[in-house]
Amino acid sequence: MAVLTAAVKMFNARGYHATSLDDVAASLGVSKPTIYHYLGNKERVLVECLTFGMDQLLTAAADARAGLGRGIDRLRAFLISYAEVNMEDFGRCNILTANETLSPDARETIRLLKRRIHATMQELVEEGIADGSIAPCYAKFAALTLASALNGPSRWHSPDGPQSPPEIAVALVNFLTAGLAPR
Amino acid sequence: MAVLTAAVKMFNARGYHATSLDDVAASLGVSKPTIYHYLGNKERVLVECLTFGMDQLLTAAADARAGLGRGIDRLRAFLISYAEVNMEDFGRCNILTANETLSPDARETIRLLKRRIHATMQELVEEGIADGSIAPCYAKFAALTLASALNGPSRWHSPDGPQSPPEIAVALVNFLTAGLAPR
DNA sequence: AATAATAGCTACTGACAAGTAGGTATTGAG
DNA sequence: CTCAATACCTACTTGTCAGTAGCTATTATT
Repeated sequence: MAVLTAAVKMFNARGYHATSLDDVAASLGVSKPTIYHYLGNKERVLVECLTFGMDQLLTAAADARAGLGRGIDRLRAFLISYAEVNMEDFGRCNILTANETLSPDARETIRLLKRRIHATMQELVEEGIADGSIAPCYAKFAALTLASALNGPSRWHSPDGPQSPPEIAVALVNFLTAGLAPR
Repeated sequence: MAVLTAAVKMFNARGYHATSLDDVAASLGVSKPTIYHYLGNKERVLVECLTFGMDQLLTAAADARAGLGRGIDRLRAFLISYAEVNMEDFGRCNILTANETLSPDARETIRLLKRRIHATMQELVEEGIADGSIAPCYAKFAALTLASALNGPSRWHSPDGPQSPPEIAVALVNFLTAGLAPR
């Protein structure tokens, strides 16, 4: 839906609260009631954007789970997709939207989706530890830390910068794989 | 100032936009004009909270720069302090406040402070690479990634959880030092 | 041609919260 | 005792949106 792509760009650029649906409507050359006609209320617009982004991550998670290779390889594939999605509009929206923005209901819906992503990441870490391709560690913290690290580019990456999203994603994942200490 | 500690808690819990100064005033048993008397406007309240948090980080940065030891040791000390500050009220506020929240002026002020923190982190990485205590890497990305990873707990850590902030900070920094790959 | 559904509009209402006007009580200095 | 500064109040005004009422075109169906 065109409304969503217009809305998500404005939410990301100016923030949800600073974006009125009048603005979104105007950028599409329609009027606000038209948006209400399709989507009912403002939060719904945001929730659609968020779930669209989460769906991209869930697809990447399913691909990684279904893939072949050692745990570290499947995890890396997922982490790279995760970072890439988070540099696109709908993925960024998930990172930039603070959860107090949402009503309790919507917050819970999104929280469950995020939990599924996190669970996949944690499982992949555990599988890697089990097959020896990942160093033993507390998988829950590891997954949380990896996700946080890969959320960063949503905030600082600019699409006109010198490095492309895939380059950045690979560089970050390499860094996280190797760690700071020399070998 | 008591206003700031009350305000920062509400900003963190409910978000800046969802917190009215009437609410903050009521929680202190005073009236809204009292806050205006001292701080002029709502954004000023937020900016004071943010700069207070940044000052804690700048102090930690100065300590780390002045410290002894190899690059990795000074960096680790800074990262641990950084993570700890970000689990406290004023530090969290810096992480939770999206920058479109601020007016262009205030945004620039805060951006410069953040840049100083980031520059210190990057310098410490470079010094570690130079003295061989840190594996060669692109220091800018490394610093960005470390900071993002250590911003995570601001979002998920709960003060009544089983692990204390220092424990979490050390665990995350250990993980980032070692990386995923086995040695 | 008549009906109904779809998609869109203009012009409102209502709530909420930022910020202000203009006052009062208390304290300290001369 | 007076003046002025400080700290605080109640009661506004004002702007901005979210959301709604109720109208009008434009298809699609029978």
